[in-house]
Amino acid sequence: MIGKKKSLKADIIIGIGDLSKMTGVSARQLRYWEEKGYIQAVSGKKNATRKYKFEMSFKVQAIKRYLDEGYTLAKSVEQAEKLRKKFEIWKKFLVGKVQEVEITDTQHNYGVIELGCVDEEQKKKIYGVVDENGCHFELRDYAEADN
DNA sequence: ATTCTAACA
DNA sequence: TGTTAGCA
Repeated sequence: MIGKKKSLKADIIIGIGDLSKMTGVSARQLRYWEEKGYIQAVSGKKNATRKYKFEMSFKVQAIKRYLDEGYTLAKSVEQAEKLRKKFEIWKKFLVGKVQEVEITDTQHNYGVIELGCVDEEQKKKIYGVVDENGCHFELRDYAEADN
């Protein structure tokens, strides 16, 4: 195990003041949320100044979003966690199944997403098409060397 | 200057 | 939850 660089994310560390400013959640709330176990600071020494991973700001923002929609704090945390899990599933699907994305219109961000074979025998692939009409699926024949 | 805990008009 | 006070 020499090169164990699983992630290329820089581990940015921020203080409670910065986290508060960038999320709009008060420091009082952040401390309370941590006390309740909803968020966590890195290496939680009991009496040191709190340090948070930058990624925590996304969770805080998500919780605040649901809070602003009228959910209770507990429910907001629940929803934020559910959102995170759904995103993980989306990520797995995208990384696992999307083979290529062809840009068809730079001006309007239209394109075609190659989602792979539906049937190996019939040489058909399914595509996700984004165009002026919105988006839809298409089943197309494909050549062995199409590029 | 900033963050900490604890407590409360 | 905000907002203090008194510390580090």
